[in-house]
Amino acid sequence: MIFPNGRHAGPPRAGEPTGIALWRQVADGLERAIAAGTYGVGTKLPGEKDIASLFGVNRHTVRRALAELSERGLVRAMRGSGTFVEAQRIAYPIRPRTRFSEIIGTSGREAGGRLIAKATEPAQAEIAHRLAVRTGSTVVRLELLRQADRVPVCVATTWLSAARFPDAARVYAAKRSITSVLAHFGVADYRRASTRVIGTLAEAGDAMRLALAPGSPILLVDSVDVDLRGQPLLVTRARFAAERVEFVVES
Amino acid sequence: MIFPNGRHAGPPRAGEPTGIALWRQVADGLERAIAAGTYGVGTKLPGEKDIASLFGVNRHTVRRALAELSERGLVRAMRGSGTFVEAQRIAYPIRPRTRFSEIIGTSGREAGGRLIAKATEPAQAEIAHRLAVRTGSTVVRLELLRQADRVPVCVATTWLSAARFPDAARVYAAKRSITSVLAHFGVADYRRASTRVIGTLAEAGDAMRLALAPGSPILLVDSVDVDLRGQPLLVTRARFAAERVEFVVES
DNA sequence: TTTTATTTGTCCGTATGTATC
DNA sequence: GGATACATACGGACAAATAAA
Repeated sequence: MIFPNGRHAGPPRAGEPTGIALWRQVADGLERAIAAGTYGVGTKLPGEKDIASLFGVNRHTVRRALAELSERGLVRAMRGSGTFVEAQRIAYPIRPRTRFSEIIGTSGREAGGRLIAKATEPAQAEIAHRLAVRTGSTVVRLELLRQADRVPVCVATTWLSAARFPDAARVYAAKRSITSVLAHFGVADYRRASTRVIGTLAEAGDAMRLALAPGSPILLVDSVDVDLRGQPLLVTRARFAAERVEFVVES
Repeated sequence: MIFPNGRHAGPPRAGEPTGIALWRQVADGLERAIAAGTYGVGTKLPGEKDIASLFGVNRHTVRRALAELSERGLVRAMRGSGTFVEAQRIAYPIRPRTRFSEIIGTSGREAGGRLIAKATEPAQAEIAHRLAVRTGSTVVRLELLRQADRVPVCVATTWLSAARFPDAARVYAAKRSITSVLAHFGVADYRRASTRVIGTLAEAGDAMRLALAPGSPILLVDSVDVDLRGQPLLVTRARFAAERVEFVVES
């Protein structure tokens, strides 16, 4: 049956038959609109039926398009509430020179950090092994909350040898940068030796500090930084809010 | 006050005062037992009160130890049921030579794969850009379910240029390996150019295919593989079951 | 289907040693 | 020294989920 406007109920138009699936065209259109700033971060997209009439397609087509964008993390649909534009993830390159402040800074954001705990303790077997010190020897543990533009990005637990870096906690409190702490103890440069990434769900404490809903996914990153002779300096276990970062490895 | 057994309510013993927290000693003990195979993968640990009497400590101390192991992913506690030993994550190195079958094989597992969908379609803008072809030009899309020891590890969507690799789907169905498909078209070798990892929650379809509970975290990996001259060959979007892999980057 | 026992999760409390200000 | 906060350790009680009878 032909409708008054000349269209029939069957397959769609969307301008011309380009050979590209309609829902893809809708998804691309929405993506461009988001990229162009028509819909800002955190704002609500128009309702599905509004988008449908905007593009002249069926609501199911819009749903398929939104599902695509949702899977790619661009938007998040909340039942009964609407579909919202997600914040863009911070691109976090993993390479020999991996410094939180530098990475956040080059992404055009302001890096921040807060020391939420510090301790001097005997090294547990696994930490000691990765730090290349004897099990039970004294290490300094720093618990940091790191932020980009005041938004918490990760909670990181860092261990250093207390013999090589005595008072590291106090120095960090003053300098507010791991790199500065190492420099203070005469380490001019260092590099990332290994990085291990696993995905899991946030613990209650981390979720709270990262301002995440319970059950939110996190990226748990275990890393070892070494000096230029290959001697381990730092062992870190960081919990990143998964929705706020993307790790990038270039070969 | 001193109890009949000579202990008082205050600080602990656990053999001797080693200076290491009791709960840590319990955690280490359990970890060693798991590593030694006393408790195999998937089996249930003794109940908390049993472990407590085994180590001669309070149940709360055991709970603190189990929380540590749980946070590290070694065990998973299920209320009303017990605490179970988790399967070790497959170490998945990300480097220039990144081949699924090779990685699974060297981990001592048997790699498997199943083609769950194939299509020939015009390239979407983003895919085209990464594949260095014109938007709208024809590409082959392969949807693969990849397994290690019959356990699903990831669902991967791979795009190839249809001009360069015509009939890629049919060839894959016969060879059952991406590397073989490329070899069939004269590509002797290729390497991983870039890898992007984000963490999110599984979509319903992926969760089902990966045999994951709804709401399980996944690692979404976007990658580009290029030939030795740097020409893009494959663009892949893979969804890994987060609980089954750990990505490793060595510098 | 209902009941019962088991097991983990979450509170309450008490007490002690240590680090910090 | 004193005051305070915190981590550790223990004891008990009950809730909630699960599994078996």
